Amino acid sequence: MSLTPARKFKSSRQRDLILQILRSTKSHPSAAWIFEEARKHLPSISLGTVYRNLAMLKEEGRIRELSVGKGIGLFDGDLRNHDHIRCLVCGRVEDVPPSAQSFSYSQVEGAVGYRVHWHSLEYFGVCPGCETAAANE
Amino acid sequence: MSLTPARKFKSSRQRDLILQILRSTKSHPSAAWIFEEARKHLPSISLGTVYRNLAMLKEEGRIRELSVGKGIGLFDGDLRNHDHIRCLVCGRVEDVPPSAQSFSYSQVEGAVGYRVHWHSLEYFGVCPGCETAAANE
DNA sequence: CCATAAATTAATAACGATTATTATTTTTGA
DNA sequence: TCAAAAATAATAATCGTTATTAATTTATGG
Repeated sequence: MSLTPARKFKSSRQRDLILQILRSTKSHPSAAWIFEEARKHLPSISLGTVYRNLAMLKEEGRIRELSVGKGIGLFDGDLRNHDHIRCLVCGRVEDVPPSAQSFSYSQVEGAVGYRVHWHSLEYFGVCPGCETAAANE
Repeated sequence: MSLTPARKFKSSRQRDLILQILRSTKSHPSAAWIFEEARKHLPSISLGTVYRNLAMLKEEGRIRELSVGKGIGLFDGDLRNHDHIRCLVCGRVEDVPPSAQSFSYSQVEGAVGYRVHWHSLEYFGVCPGCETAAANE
């Protein structure tokens, strides 16, 4: 998954906390949200530290960053194979069970000449709450 | 594809030019690149105008914005169904013929309760050029 | 256990992409 | 042709993220 050889990081209280926060939510939080959560336990933590540690955790493969949409970065502590869906109205992101179909990387490799490492499948739609809200307008 | 009723836009030389530029390239350019191209024909055009018109064209469904990665916005004048692959080394984005498999929206709708409008499938890998460069290190 | 070197931190400045503002110009249609 | 509405260029402002730096924390080897 990583293209560069693994670096070894010195552990820190801050990084442990960030990982714990990410693992304890089913949501897909932004750096800002994680920062707010982290301050509750470590009031002196700074936002830059959150960003830096998220990048490190990602590099280690202990978390993932969503590739949904082009907006702000969202992170995911769940490493199990799954897809995502984003609500076009409120922006909420939720997990989708992985599609049953197998993606033929070799077929794509044949078509475009790239070596394929992974893929990302995302759905866009309207969540139940926003659907209801739209109906009651 | 759009959730709000269609707005009617007043036409403009600038918007026509931007659409023409997007349709005449197979690449997936950024607003900044389109801006540079546009100045060649309309030296007084401003970057804000490019951004605004890209948003309008997108709203009209005449262009698409890629959902690949979280970085800068990339646009696509090709409305035909296709997927994308991004090079993890150089960032280049290329078209991939659409996967043969049919995605079961109703299955996803059943699983998460959303109404699904569309999906996006992206591959990540290493392009031939970067693969060769890595081999010669 | 202590000393040293190296990595990490908090604070904050800087950055880059995008959006908002506003006075002026262009387009539309009666 | 004329007035109203929308689009433009120029530029300021915003926002998410990254870079800088002096101080602190962590790893380790004696």
